[in-house]
Amino acid sequence: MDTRQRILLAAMELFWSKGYGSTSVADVLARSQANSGSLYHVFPGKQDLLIGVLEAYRDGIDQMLLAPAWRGIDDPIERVFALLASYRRALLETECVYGCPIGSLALELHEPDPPVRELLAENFRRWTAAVRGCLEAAGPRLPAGVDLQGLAEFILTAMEGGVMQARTHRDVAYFDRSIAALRHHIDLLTSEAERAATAVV
Amino acid sequence: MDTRQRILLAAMELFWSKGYGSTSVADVLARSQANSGSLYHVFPGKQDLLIGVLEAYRDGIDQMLLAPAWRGIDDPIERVFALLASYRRALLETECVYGCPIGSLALELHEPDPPVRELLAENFRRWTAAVRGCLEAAGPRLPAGVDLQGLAEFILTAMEGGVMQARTHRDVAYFDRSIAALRHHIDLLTSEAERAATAVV
DNA sequence: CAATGTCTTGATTGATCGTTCAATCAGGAC
DNA sequence: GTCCTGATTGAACGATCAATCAAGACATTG
Repeated sequence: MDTRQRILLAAMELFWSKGYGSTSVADVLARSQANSGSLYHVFPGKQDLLIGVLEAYRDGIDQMLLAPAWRGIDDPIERVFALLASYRRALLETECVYGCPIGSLALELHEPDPPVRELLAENFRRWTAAVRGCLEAAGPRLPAGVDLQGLAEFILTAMEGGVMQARTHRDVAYFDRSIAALRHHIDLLTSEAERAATAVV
Repeated sequence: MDTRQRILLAAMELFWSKGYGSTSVADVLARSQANSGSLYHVFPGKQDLLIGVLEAYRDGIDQMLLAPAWRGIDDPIERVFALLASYRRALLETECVYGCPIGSLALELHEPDPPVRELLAENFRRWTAAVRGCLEAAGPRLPAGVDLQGLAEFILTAMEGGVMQARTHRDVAYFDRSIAALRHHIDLLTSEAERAATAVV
């Protein structure tokens, strides 16, 4: 593994666990076993490190996030909840201190430079696009006329809000209740579509 | 206004707009027109400033947040959405850079000291307790057997997730769609309760 | 072998961070 | 008039921050 990769990986882990502002360049150097000169040879500055991390998340969403979450799951709606379950796993494995790295950075950085903000937005866009793909694949199981883009964003909302409360209370039950409410909502939608279908036939 | 209040107010504004880590004690001193000695005479350290701010939010939720949002609104369910509308107002007035101060701090501080974390949790608890009060006041308009606590937490989830996305995209439409989806969910619940009521009668 | 460009080293820089503290001041108690 | 208390002042401290740079190691060429 080359130096750039080592540094990037260390930065991903540290930004995830401590946030951007609380991670010093010295922290990244220590974890990646690099020297400051090497780091600044590859990344012009600390912010470029953040940009590299956000690009890595953006480019790795399929392989790193979706593929493992969807392994063995074909039903499109269950894929949505399988994706949410992977966040639950991260919460469990870290005793509710790690959440969604993008969400944490999005709220930590209040006035980020345009390239950073755009990358945060792009990460959210790709996430909701993947979920929206599931919703479209569900086809007639959802009522016609439902705003699928809005629903996909609402699923992101449910995840981020649930993660936030679970982390704050250090209790995964808050996440679970948020997802349960979302499940209830989607159940109401699917049974509405079902009623509409049988009424026509 | 005494020195402590001036410093506390300055810290509230700065923590809201820049976050905790990015706000230096020097920033607070400049905005509150105080000297460092005065600040450290009243607050033992920077973290005690944060604790003071979180206590102020906790103690001011009724007067500062709920009372203005609910002025002239009696319907308990509309009170929920009036509360959410007050967050929309804050987004609009700041071009989507300011969100929920508690939510931002909750995600910025990854491993806060226990008293800080407990105050963040307490703020969330009081918020959801107020919303839950509305839901209980709605009485039979919601189906029997609905988890009112879970629903109140889900409303916080919808607000925080919507604020997060609106801030990231710098577009209040993301907040609006999140609230629209929540409204849809609650509409489904109320009409379900209605159907159940007429079926019995 | 020599030359050239790329990458690495780690001490060092100046700025900024949170915090300290001796000195000063106003106002009441005795 | 003397003493005490609590609030205020602002210069100064050591630590840490992101970033720099001259020097050397290394690899790739002609």
